[in-house]
Amino acid sequence: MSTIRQLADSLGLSITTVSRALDDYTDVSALTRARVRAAAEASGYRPNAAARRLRRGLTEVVTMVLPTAHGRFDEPLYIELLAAMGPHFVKAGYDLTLLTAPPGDEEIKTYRRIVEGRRADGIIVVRARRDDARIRYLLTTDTPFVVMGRSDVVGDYSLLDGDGMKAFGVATERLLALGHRHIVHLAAPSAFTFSTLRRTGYEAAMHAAGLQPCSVESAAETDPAYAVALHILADENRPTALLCATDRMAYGVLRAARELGLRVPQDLSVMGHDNLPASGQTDPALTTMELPLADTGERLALMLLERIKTPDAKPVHDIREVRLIERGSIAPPMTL
Amino acid sequence: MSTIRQLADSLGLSITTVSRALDDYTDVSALTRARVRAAAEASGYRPNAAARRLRRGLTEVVTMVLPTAHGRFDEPLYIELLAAMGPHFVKAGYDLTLLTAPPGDEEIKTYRRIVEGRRADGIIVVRARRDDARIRYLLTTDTPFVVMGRSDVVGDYSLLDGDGMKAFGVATERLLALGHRHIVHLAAPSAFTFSTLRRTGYEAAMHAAGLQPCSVESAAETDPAYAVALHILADENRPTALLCATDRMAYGVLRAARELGLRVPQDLSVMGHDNLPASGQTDPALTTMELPLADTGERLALMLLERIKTPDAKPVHDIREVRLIERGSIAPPMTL
DNA sequence: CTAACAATCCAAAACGTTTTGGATTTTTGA
DNA sequence: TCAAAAATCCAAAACGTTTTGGATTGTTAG
Repeated sequence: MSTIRQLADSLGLSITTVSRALDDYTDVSALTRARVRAAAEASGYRPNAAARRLRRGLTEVVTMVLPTAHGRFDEPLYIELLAAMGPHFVKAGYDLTLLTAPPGDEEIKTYRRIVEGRRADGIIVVRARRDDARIRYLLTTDTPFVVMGRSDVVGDYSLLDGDGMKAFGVATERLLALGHRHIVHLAAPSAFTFSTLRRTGYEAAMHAAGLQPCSVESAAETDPAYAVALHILADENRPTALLCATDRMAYGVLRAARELGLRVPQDLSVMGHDNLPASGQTDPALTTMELPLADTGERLALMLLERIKTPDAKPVHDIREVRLIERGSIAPPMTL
Repeated sequence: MSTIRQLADSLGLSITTVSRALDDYTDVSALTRARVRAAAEASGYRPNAAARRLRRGLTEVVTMVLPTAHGRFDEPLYIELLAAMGPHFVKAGYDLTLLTAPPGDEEIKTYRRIVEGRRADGIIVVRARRDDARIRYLLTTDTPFVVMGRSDVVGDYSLLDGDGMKAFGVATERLLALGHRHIVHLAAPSAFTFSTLRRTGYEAAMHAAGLQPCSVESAAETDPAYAVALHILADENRPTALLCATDRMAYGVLRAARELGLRVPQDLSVMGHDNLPASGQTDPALTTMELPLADTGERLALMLLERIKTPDAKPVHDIREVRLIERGSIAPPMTL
């Protein structure tokens, strides 16, 4: 509740001097600075955030908008991401405000409110889409932002994403090394950028091995993947390994295999991507790939802060290595 | 970038009138109000948040601090909670700022910063602890807050929690109804309030059935629970059902059972609590209990808004029903 | 016709900072 | 010793709103 004026009065100083003492200006004597510091500490003085923001013309706020479809947001990963970003924003003196908006009109309105109302110094866009209206809008403004994931929208902006193409190449090679020859890729809808990249990685590796790639598309959820997997696995000439674009899809495959009496990994190797918390608990535990979230959050936060500090610097594209997490769901194919 | 002054000038009105027109005061004519509205809309005018907050003396911000141990926060549930609260805060004109702090000194400092710097109109405290320094501190201030979970700290504050006692009573009865007689409860450390409540519910139900309850304590994580479960299940006279305080502990039990060659649910029934995303993917899928998060988030948000609006109203204690989610991990005990 | 009242508008103060542009005192250099 | 320079301080302006306390005009009642 204390103001800088009360503090100044109690010290017999002007508010100018108190302000400058607390802000490490050189035109206040060491003695005075010490006195002010001590008094501020003792009285628990904190500058009123609204006042300083108004005067300084900045918000000390960064914003992230959760794209919540029908009020839900079933993405356990993001809480870790937020937790990892938190300390960096705190250290830099920024508050992170978290908003929610369903994709669509409402979403863009939310972004407009942030930008036009000057409610944030920077924005984090997550779950990039191929044709992303958020990115298109932000490019027309001068609000600094960073994107997690890749989009087809062209323009100068910083982004961070896992190297899905390389990861799926490596994953395919791993399966090949185990002796698999008939490997099918269960792909996510090509509307997602990540889907195309992962698929490309898989197909390139197959070609390099002189094998014919085979990608089957399905919605990126457990149930649709389950249905598609039932089909694939019921076939006479079924594959010995199924490389899934996401863990959720892999869960569907595991269920389908169980139902058809196929043993994993003896009869079928399964791999996913994301390393969801659930993937350590499936039976057998799922082999998967992971973009380490702690690092990612940290990097994303630093990228945004950098963007805010020097908006004219060249945006960076950080494509990060994805880690292969090998668990029990893959093995050499049984020789029949 | 537009200010109210520019808008006023462009209309040939005073800023007073513009401000009051936009705020539905009665002392501005309908015609003027319409003109102002239209011009504001057209120019995309948004009041500067910092200025209005300074003048009004409120922040239009509510805060939640994630208790992150060693920089991580492995609690997938909270993202859903946040997603559920979001729309209600947006509707009421509040921004939600999300901070992180490791439990301990740093945590209390963070709360002081919020309170003393007047950085939020209200606070959400999650993961209440039995002796909770955050609650003790907040009670000494006049900052409105609501607590998720229960604590031993006494005082007038609003809280929301699942009725763990009742839920574990019901769960125990369900196992009894299936025919189990030798049911062991794997309890979380008694430092957590929820642990004591769940244990009480279990023990009461056992007593009511004329059976001797048996609770074994373990850290509320997978690995410790695994170790304890190995012990319990290796015993000659092992239980036919293990009721776990949390899903994570149940995962440990499932692993231990698998390793000992015990089939679930034929040889051992297992139950957990939380309904983590992973619990639908275990084999067999875990029977568990859930505090519906969408409802909870909504309720929590409304409780806080209420608390902000009328701080003198009597605080409410909302103990919510927990839903039993029956999956494949429980069955009648095999008659040996 | 006038006093009272209603309707509509506005100038200026206030919110609590930071920053500008000196003012005053002390020290230094020649 | 005196002018210049350095050190230290401060009054006042500014940030963009909202709100207070009228001022002005038009309308109504007697």
